Amino acid sequence: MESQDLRKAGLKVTLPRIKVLEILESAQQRHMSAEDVYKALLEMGEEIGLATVYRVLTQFEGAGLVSRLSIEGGHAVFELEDGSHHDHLLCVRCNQIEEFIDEVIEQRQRAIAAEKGFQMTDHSLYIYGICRNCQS
Amino acid sequence: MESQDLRKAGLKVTLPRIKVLEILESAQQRHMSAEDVYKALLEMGEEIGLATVYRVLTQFEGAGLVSRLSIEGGHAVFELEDGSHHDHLLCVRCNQIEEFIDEVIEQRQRAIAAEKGFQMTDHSLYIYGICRNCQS
DNA sequence: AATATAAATGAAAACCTTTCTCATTTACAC
DNA sequence: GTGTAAATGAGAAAGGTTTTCATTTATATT
Ligand SMILES: [Mn+2]
Ligand SMILES: [Mn+2]
Ligand SMILES: [Zn+2]
Ligand SMILES: [Zn+2]
Repeated sequence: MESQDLRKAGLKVTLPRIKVLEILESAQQRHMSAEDVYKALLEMGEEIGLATVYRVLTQFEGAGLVSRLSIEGGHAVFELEDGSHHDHLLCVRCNQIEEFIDEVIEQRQRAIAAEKGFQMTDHSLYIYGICRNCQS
Repeated sequence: MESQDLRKAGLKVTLPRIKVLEILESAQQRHMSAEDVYKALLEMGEEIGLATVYRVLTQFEGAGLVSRLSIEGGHAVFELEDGSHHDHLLCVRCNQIEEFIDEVIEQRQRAIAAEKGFQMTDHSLYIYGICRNCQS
């Protein structure tokens, strides 16, 4: 039940928050922009403002319910947080997004930050390319 | 001579292009936003419009003279292209940028793209953190 | 050196995603 | 049920970047 997730996250249980969570949980695409979520809500018959969608997604991010990807050039993309850190491959033709985890890379990043005297707070890695389907 | 670089890149030799190239070559900071370049031009006494700075930087990118970093949340940053690919560490406090190259990461990225059937066209890796100076 | 012409420029408007403002509505503790 | 703080919707605003369009400039040609 979404209400429980919201309460657990310290957020008041409101219709926009329930519906946005529903969308994220049931959507065919795991990675969605605020606009995507907004459109899905409209199709669902829910008249929730885009500003509210942004607000809710940002709150969800703060509460650890979703994470935000900052993709090159474009808009932000959100996905349900499942606790497992991973990075992304993006198809530049069809915008499909795939996920991967690579411990070697994770470890090298930590080593590089340490080497340079940086206290690492975050990192972002995107591999851009043409997915199998889109290779003519 | 900047004129030669421009001609070689197939660009007409104009004052804005020469001056922007001069700025990039002589600036104390290797990574500059369009706004940074614009301000440097003003200090130099050159009244070149911000729109032109953006246009010129984008053309330079197309010509392979500069590369563009798309940093999280903020504005784009440009740097002279020197042929050597590298990635970046960014201080979230002072915005200082450091560079690094890691062949292990590069190779893992290629392997992951291959594994997923992606024809890799590009990749971007940013490590965010607090630099040595900024650690209280 | 003067001319023609396509390209480049400056200023301002437009763009696009995201955030903010503020009046109104809602959730929830009492 | 009531009261109050929090959340919402609509639209304005923000901020970086791009576009538009009239004017200027670089360069090929005479
Ligand atoms: Mn993901
Ligand atoms: Mn660099
Ligand atoms: Zn594809
Ligand atoms: Zn710093």
